[in-house]
Amino acid sequence: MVILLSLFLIMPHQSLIHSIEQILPLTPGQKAILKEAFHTAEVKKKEVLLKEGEITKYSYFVVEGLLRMYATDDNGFDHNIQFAINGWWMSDMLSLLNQTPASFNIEAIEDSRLLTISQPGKESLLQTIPGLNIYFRQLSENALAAYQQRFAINLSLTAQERYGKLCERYPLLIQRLPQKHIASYIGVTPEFLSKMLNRPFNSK
Amino acid sequence: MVILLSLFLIMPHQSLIHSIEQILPLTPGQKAILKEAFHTAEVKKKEVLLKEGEITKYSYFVVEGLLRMYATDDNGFDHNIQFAINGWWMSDMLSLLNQTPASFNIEAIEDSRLLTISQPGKESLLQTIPGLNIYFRQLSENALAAYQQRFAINLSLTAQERYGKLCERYPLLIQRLPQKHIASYIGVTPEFLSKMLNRPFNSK
DNA sequence: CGGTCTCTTGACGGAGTTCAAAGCTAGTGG
DNA sequence: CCACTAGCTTTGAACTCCGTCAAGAGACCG
Repeated sequence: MVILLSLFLIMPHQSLIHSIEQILPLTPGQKAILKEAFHTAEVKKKEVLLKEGEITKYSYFVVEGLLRMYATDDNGFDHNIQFAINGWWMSDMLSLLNQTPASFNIEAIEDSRLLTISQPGKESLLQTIPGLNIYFRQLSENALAAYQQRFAINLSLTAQERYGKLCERYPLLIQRLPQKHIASYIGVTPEFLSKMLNRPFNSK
Repeated sequence: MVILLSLFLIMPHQSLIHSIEQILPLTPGQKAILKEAFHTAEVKKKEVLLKEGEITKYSYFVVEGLLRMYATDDNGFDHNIQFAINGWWMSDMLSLLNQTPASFNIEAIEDSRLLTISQPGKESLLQTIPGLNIYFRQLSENALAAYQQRFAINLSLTAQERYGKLCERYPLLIQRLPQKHIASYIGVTPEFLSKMLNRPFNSK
């Protein structure tokens, strides 16, 4: 794992190729095409990749680091929709697919190393390597499964239980997130999360 | 539209083929394969298609009617995750993909006419007609976009505003749903939704 | 009709919010 | 390496949205 990670630092595309090869084999020629289709990007902490209202140009694949996507409400408060760490994809799907103004912002929580591809770039890539439809299909299906589960959790459970589930499912992620971002993700205020975690007889 | 619907009543597969052909053309041979791969099913109101704990066998495509998928909490209360009307797909994705026990129930709200396909059936269909990967990829991507939007709504807005958004987006669906199912979908109790809708100076 | 399911209405309670202030931590520049 | 600032976390008190429980009124079947 450590060897793999250090390899990605030198050749970031390896991270993506590794992710794809979990699902379908790639020929050397296809790998070369992939390396051309994706551009690398390095972003600093707090750097903004997408602003609400812009048309989404790129899909982002996280090689290393941590991103968040969030909506801003009428009172100026953030609501985290999703996080993305190593090996995860991130995009405002509605804006990307329909080329409409984004309803979300995407921001780096840590210094991050990314691969980016434009929507036209992705479409022509899918024509060149049709097998990638399988990869992206499975990617979306898995994401869909996760969203369904998260909806069930958000509708059924209390804030305390939602926090517990999040710790269970993504223990490593929790450690890297400031508390206020966890609060926003599970749908409570930072103040309430703080009280919740510090209250006596806290079962979790 | 009326002509199309009555056609589907006689030949339910046409509904699915119509849905697929929005995205990619099909040869007569491929249409024949599709007709064999999917089985028709008719279910009565209140009939249960999937019970929590079972391994999901089928994906469902709604030709006509109305389904709901819901989770049941520890206190025995339902929480609607999703509805599906004509032309929509429905499945517990996690259970389907991993062949693990379902966390959701699927039930018909109205008498419905469905097409069903098993997971192995779907996989072999995708091998026979690889172009269908494009259809299912786009299907999942669109569903993902909708889930992201819904999460933003649920995290940012009050019950009143969530109800408003739902009416805006799916006005036809609202009319066919009992109020208690709308309440469960937007994450409030039926009692509260009733009070909300009947309170004076109600802007919506 | 008669029973079951759905919607309504009210009083009360509690989970989570708001606002404000103070302590703490971490990054930043001199 | 220390001082300063800005942002994060904590804590408290008042408040609100929404849930719970309970009882009654419709509405929809058989």
